[in-house]
Amino acid sequence: MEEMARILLVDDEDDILEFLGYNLRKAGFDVQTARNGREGHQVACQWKPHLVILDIMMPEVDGIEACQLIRLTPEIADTLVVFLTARGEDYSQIAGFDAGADDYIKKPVKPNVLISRIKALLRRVSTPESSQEIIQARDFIIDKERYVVIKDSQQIALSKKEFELLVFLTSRPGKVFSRDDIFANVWGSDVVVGDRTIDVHIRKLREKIGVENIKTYKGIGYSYV
Amino acid sequence: MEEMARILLVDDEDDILEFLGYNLRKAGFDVQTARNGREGHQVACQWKPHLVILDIMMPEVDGIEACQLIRLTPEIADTLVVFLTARGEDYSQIAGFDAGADDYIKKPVKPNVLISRIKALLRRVSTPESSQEIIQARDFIIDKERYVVIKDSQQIALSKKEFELLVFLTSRPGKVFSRDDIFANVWGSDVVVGDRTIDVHIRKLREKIGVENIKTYKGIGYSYV
DNA sequence: AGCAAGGTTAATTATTTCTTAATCGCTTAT
DNA sequence: ATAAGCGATTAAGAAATAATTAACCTTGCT
Repeated sequence: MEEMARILLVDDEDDILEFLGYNLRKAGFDVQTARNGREGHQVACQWKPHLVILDIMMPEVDGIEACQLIRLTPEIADTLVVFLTARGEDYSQIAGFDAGADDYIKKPVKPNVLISRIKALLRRVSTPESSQEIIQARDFIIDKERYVVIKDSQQIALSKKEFELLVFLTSRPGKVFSRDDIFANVWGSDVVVGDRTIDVHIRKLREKIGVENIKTYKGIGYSYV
Repeated sequence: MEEMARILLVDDEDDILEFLGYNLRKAGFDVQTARNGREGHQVACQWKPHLVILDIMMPEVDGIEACQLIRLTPEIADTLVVFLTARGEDYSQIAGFDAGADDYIKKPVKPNVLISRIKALLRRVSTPESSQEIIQARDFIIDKERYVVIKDSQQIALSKKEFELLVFLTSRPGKVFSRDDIFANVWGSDVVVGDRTIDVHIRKLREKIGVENIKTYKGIGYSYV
């Protein structure tokens, strides 16, 4: 299953939010919205979108400032940024690229144009490392090829299930995965095993990689911290 | 058992009507047909299909006009519309989306392609707000994905019920929810718990996110400010 | 066949969260 | 001023859920 790209749409006009949001979702993107630059930056920090669409003209914190904010926040500094510019805002092109934009699109926006530009941008970034065999988590290196995890330059041997479980949990650090999520992705939808099975694997994993790395949310699920 | 989706198929060629009709029915859809745009619109008003498949080229009223008709009729304006376009009708893509199409499919149509596209469309509509994973309240970010609330860039850990309660209250800031509303939405209609239970949860919530954010309306209910 | 490793289950214990009940305090109507 | 009504608070018990442990299956390998 391929993860769909997350796109954060930041504009102060509801019409545009709705219109573009609808079309982007229809194109298969996971869309989140915000109404000004500050909100946008906050959500971006939290949600880690692959791409942010910023209207230039916005109250409070405008698009260019928002872009600068993003570039100054290490965790999300390399997020793709696309500017939306009103007709005639010529300066925006220059200022936008100065601020670190990856593309800019003139209003009125045609959905299919927007979408193809976005896809092009995403493609450009995602191609080189599509066969991600080595994953870097906070203080691990996860080597899918060798089924090995390295922590503090120490190799940790994991069994298959333990390894897959870790890979899954680290796929989105912080996200809380329900037991169902875990079953569906680590075991497969057709397999039926008891609830305790996950507990036991979680326990073994914790034993090997350190308890503090996996957090329990009672009644909800587990997350990799 | 889930209600099967109603699909209205509009085309002037009997072959296609029969071929697609057969395949759609086999896929479990409830299918009705019409032979031109006018008929299609009439049947749509009457039968309220979930989705309409429109051939672009038709006598009398063509597909694009039919789509516009549908969009102009309030009762069925949000029906999903899929266009069928002959090979080489390139303009149809643009014109179709302008007319408010949700998807378009090129002829010759492969049944399995058509069906998977249709299912994708229907699925998207039936999951209204599942993708809204991050909620912005006045000074919070509520992250459903991580079951975490952030206030002043501080993470606040909430239990399951507390979290659900907060999500519910913030779903409409300012609105006063009665205890019944709250029970129905946070607990579920079948669960029976005492009145004090809500008080206690409200109290805990206030303790964590700040008393000032939840206001009591004696005899009426609570609201998120 | 016998062994080892990984995976699963079941039984027990531990922990957290939810609910209840008892009591207190504030507001309002008589 | 007083009682009635309603919510707040508190602590304790119940229920839900997870952690732990050990035993039990498989499977693959020698």
